[in-house]
Amino acid sequence: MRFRRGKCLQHMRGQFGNCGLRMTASRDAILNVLSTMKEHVSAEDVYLAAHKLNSRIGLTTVYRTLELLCQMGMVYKTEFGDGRSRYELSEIAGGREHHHHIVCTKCGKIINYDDFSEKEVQVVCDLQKELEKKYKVKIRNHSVQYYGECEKCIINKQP
Amino acid sequence: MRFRRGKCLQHMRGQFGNCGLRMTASRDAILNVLSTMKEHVSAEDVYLAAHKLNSRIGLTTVYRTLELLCQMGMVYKTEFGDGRSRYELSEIAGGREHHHHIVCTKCGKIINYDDFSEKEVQVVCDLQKELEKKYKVKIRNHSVQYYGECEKCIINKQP
DNA sequence: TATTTAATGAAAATGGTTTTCAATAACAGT
DNA sequence: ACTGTTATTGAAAACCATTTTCATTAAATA
Repeated sequence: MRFRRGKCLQHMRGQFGNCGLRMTASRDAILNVLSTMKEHVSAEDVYLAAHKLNSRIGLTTVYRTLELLCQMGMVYKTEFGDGRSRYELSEIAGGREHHHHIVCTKCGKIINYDDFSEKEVQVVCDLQKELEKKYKVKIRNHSVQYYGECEKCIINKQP
Repeated sequence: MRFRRGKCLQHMRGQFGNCGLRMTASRDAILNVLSTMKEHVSAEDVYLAAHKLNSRIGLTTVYRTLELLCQMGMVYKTEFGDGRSRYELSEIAGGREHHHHIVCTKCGKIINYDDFSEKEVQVVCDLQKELEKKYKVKIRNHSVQYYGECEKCIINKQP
C-alpha cells in the first residue's frame, strides 16, 4: 500500500523513520484515514475506517498508533467527558488550524470554533508566557472547551 | 448526622429539597467531604473520605450523588486525560473561584491558576457572548487546560 | 537473502463507571 | 408517631474503552 495524499503524508512517513519507527501498512492506513476524517474521531471511528482500507488491521494497533502519533506531536487527543477520547491531526501533520470547542451537554454535539480575534490570540500567548515564567513550566499546547446547550437542544426543551 | 459547616451546606441541603430529592446521610457525608477537599478529587477520593464519616456509604452512591450534584450545577466534573474524572464544588455551592489548569503530561500534576487579569476576564466574557450569538447556544461554563511539563519533570529530564 | 527486532492481532486483563435488583429509609399524609 | 409510597441504597454484576500479554509476522539492515 502506498500513500495517496501529497506532502503531508510523506512528511509524516518521514517522521516515523526519524524516530526509529517502522512504516507499516497499518500505520499507512491509519494516517490516510486521519487525513480524511478531519473532525474529532474516536479510536473506534478510526478503526472502522482503517479496517475498510485494510481488513487485517486490529483495534489494538489503532490505539497503539494513535498513542505514538500523540507522542510525536502529530495528533491531538482530547477528552470531552463522554468516556471516550477523540483524536485529530495536529497542524504540523497537516491537520486544520488550532481551534476550541463548544460542547453541548445535552446531546454531545461538538462545535469547532477557530476564528479567533487578534486580541484573543494575543491574550492567550501572553498568558502562556506568563504562566511558564511564574510556574516554571514548559507549555506545549492548550485546550479550551465551552459547555452548554446547542441550538437544537434549547428548542427541544419546550415540552 | 447533621451539617457542620454553615450557610453553604445548608443552601445545598435546600437545593435537594427544591429539586424533589431527599436528603440522606450519604449525601450529607459526601457534601461535607466535598467542602473539605477543595482540590480536584476523584470519585474514589470522595468515597474513601466519605466512608470514614459513614462506613455504610458505597462507591455506587458516591458516583450517583456526584452525578446529581453536577446536574444541579453544584459540582464541576473535569477530565484531564488520565482516565478518571475529577470533581470539585462550584462557586454557587461555596467552592473556590473559577480557575484554569496546567497539567503536566509527564507526572500528571495539576496546577490551578486563578489570578486572571482583568483583560483576560474581559476577553473571555466577550468571547462567550459572541459565541452564544454566533452559534445560537447557551454557554453554562468553560474549561481551560494548558498541557506541558512541570518544573520537576523538566529537571528530571537530564539523564 | 538472512538476521534482527519492531510491529501486529487475538484474546485476556484492567479499571473506572454504570446497571440491576432486592432491601432500606425519607418524606407526606394521616 | 404511624403508615404507605417511592426515592435511595449497597453489593454484585455488567459495561466498555483502553491496555497488556504473547506468540506470530514482517520492516529494515547487513
